[in-house]
Amino acid sequence: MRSDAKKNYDHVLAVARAAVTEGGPDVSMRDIARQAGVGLATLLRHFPTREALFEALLRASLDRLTQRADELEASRKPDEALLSWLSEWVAFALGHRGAVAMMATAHANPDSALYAACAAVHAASARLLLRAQTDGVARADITGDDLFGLMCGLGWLVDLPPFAPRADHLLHILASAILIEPAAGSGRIEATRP
Amino acid sequence: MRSDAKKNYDHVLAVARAAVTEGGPDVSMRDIARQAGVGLATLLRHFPTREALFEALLRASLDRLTQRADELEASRKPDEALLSWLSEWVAFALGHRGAVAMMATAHANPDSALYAACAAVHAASARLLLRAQTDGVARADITGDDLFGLMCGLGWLVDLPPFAPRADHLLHILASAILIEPAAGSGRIEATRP
DNA sequence: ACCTGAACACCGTTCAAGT
DNA sequence: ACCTGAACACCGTTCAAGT
Repeated sequence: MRSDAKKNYDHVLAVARAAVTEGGPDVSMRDIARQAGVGLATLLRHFPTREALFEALLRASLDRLTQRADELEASRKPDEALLSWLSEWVAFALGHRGAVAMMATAHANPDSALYAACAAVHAASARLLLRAQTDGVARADITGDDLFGLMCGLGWLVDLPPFAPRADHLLHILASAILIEPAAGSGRIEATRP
Repeated sequence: MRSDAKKNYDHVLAVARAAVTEGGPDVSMRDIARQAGVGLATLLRHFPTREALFEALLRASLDRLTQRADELEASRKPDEALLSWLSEWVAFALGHRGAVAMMATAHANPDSALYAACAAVHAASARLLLRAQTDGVARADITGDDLFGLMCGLGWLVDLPPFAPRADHLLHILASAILIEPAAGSGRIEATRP
């Protein structure tokens, strides 16, 4: 990319971020182009779809998020790590309106610009889940897909203003479905032997 | 309403149902009007918004759904009733693409045509939840709003094709967060006495 | 009463033409 | 290489004019 184009790109992206923050995830591409003082066709050449634009807007946050999964895995007990991971996810959802809904639809579509990011979040979730399951502190009958789905459902929900205040509580309710309460079998009794 | 207008209304509604089933919840109102052989302005006079159209399309199903809550309350044990209610809700979500998402946004907006329907589902949910809580088989720290929210999150999720096949399993995972497992305290031991 | 065509202000897509 | 205006086919809203 030429340096003047790069500068243009950065400017457009900054304006887009402000426009999305201000007007919500459905601001028209035309509006963004207008606010950036650039032709609509130019905006669409940089970001052919809304998803491509969001991918660029979310990249840094998503990188930080998935990196956080590594840190949690290295520094925390399996159950604590998984719980904190869910908490980080909810914080991400609350901080980026519309992002979760977009990711939920993108995760099954390899052509989406957000596909790779979804796969990374999915993989991180599955890894933390498997670790907790191996340790016996998470339900064994939940798959990585299930967890990713539940995370999307929760993230989408708390994205709705009426439910945002209950985000933390709803997160703990969901966590209680995934994590096995220590009270139930802390003595490591084999559950169902015939 | 004049009888010819009534006939027109019914015809438009039938065509709209087919169009939504065929083309998804975002079919253009123009398309529906075209398929019904009626002016766009006429369609919009009957249904000023997409929500008004959906309210008419969903009314029978929603009535059946909330009525089902009464039946469950009368015929089943509190925990079974609540679990079955969640199951009915998921079936509703799977049967009416886009409905849950619309209801989730409508439930906090008294001006929405779907507001009353949302309130009815919310009330039914809260009633079944309270009954289960009183009986000690549901977590006490969940509110009716929480339950309605979780139901919306789950309903929205299973509306996405990749997650639909796991609907029943996801439902049971969520239920395990709400219902108290009999194994944990079937002997009615007071949980935390200092 | 009930319906409608048409004008309106929008949207994202596409491409030939400019620098 | 990079940008752009303009044409295009769409959308929902609105209203004066028809039966």
